[in-house]
Amino acid sequence: MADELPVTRFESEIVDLVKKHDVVVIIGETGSGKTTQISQILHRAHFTASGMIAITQPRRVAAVSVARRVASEMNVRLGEEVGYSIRFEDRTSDKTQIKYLTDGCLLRELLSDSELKQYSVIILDEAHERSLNTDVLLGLLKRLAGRKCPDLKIVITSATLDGEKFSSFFSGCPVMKIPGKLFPVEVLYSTEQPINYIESAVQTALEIHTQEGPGDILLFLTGKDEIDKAIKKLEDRIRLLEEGSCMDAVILPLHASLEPELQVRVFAPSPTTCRRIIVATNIAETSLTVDGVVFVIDPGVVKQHQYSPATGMYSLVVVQISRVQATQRAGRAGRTRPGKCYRLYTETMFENELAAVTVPEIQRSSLTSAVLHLKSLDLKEVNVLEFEFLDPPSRASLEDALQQLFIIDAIREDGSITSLGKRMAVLPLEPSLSRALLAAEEASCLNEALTIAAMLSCESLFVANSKKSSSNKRDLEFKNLPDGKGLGDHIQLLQIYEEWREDGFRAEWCEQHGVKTRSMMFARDIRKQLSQIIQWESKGSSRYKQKGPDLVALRKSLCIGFSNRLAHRMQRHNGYRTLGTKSQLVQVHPSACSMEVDDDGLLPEWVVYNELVNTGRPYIRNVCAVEGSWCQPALKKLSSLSVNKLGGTQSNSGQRAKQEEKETVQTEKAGLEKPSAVQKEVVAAARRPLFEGPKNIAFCTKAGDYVKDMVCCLQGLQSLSVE
DNA sequence: GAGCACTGC
Repeated sequence: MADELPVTRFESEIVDLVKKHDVVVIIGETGSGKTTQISQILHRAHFTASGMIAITQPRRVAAVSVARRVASEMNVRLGEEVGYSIRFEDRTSDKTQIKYLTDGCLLRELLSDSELKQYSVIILDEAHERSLNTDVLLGLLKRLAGRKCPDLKIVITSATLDGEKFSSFFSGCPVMKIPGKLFPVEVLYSTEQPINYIESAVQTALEIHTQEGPGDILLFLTGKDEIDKAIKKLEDRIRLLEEGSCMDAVILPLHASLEPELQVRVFAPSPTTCRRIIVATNIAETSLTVDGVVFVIDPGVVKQHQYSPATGMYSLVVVQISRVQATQRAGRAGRTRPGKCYRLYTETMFENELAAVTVPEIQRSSLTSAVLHLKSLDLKEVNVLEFEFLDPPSRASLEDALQQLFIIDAIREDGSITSLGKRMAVLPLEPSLSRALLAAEEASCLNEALTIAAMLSCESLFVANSKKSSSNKRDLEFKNLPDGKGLGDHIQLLQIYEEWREDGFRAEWCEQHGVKTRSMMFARDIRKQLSQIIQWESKGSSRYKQKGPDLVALRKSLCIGFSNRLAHRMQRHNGYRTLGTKSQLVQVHPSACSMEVDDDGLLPEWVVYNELVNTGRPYIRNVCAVEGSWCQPALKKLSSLSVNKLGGTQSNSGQRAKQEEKETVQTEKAGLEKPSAVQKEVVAAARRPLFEGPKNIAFCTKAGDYVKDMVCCLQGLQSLSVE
């Protein structure tokens, strides 16, 4: 079977190239067999004599399934000659020669073995996906290649024709191209830009269903909401079709937040008697492959997470896909036989308006973790601001990361890493959370803080209610859950975990309480891993309280991680350009001080709320973001004050923003150039004299876009007034 | 009444 793969025809060429060069780029289209074969080819050429071959994958499932396949092709037991290593699971042994691992795992290994001495070859697979981890690895491997580690060979594999870019990054290394095994896909463009792409997509699906021959349909949308909406439309209209006029249809949703049992339905063999219409998010673009798809409908949009170093916040925005993504989507129609791809945009738009490639993740993310990682590697002669990235992030983004790290005591003013920073880098957590753990260790409440950190690391704890009518039922379920004693979300998370633990970690407990079993199990694994790491690091000297948790100490510890970040924001908004010390912050902002050192150990959101209640006006100056359950009362209180014209009630403005987003989704870009209706109102309100003294407002997150809008606007105002 | 793409340590 392996002989049929295109890559095997190039065996001797690949071996020659890798022997002659330190770095080789291999471009292999889908179906070329590069992921399973290149490791075996290099193994046969005895590269494993001097060390293991590592192949990185962006995803866990891929690392596991590919390792399994290679082991069976080589007729060895998994975990012996061929193994894999992912978080929570290391299936390698002394015998292992070929090791598949996630890119994040290899990055972790670099922390303890900075020259990767145990490997002879590193293969960075799927480099075109440009995950944050892959990009950091690319930069680090460039430093290792050649001079520093003369025996280490590096192979970069990618699916797009972006070989020249990789090659010039690695000082002109050779590029080899291997053909793929995709069937031709006919691409059809819209003649005009649809006003509503969901409606247009549903129409197209119906036309295919009633007019085309057999073959499943894959429709890309941006999120769960849209998917549910489209499915309802499709179901309604297919029901209206005349009985027997066409084949039956099964409509299936596919997105990451779907219960695994429902996700599996998409991978069951396609029934011959009816057509499947799969309505999916981007998950079907790379992560999951659905067999049997012959028709792809591509509205050309995707929901993207992007970080703004100016506001220090992430937003989810709907953006146009790139031409690379469009090609990838089309390719999904040609895996089993020739297919068709319907693009719901014009050819002119494809040529002229779509970006050639997707903005790499490294330019859309907070770099705090990545920079801390680089700092902890102790690379001499390296200034992070000048670190060589394939696509360098903006200077603002790097400076933001450095400032955040300084604020949480991870680096000094000269940029060197502190001993605290070194310990934080080893923890697989967002640095501010690592900082909170170390503070908790100091305050003898590590046990509880570990639980909170683990609970914060798993997404969507609560079971989603599918129907609106069940919301009452959901409320009942929530009544059985701890409420955090009015001390905030973090304490509530701790209490939930504690109750589950006391109950013996049972799945039934989760089901009874409306909590996702999978998330709780995940939290348990993370907690175990964190506690192992932090105790190795502190050489087993961590202290535990024998009695119940000291909640005040615990919340204070969390503040050291989180509220410093808050103070940092305020500092920046007050126009401090240089890195300040904490005593300066105290002068800038009394609340920043009280948040950090207050004996009550109050959480920031509580501080905000308290100030509102006690003083009747926000004492907090300038913009800041507050996380937690107190944001709702705080927001209400604030809107009952003089700020009540801030775009009406929260839900109204939210709806308005949504509506506007719908209308302008194809063209509107995020940012300040085109303020939304909400933004305009906020700007107007902020211009009205509210309080004496500097014009300033404190705000709370968890109210989503609304607050982001405000922060963006006030940012804009601030810079105006500076001029 | 939040949460809302996808990964990963």
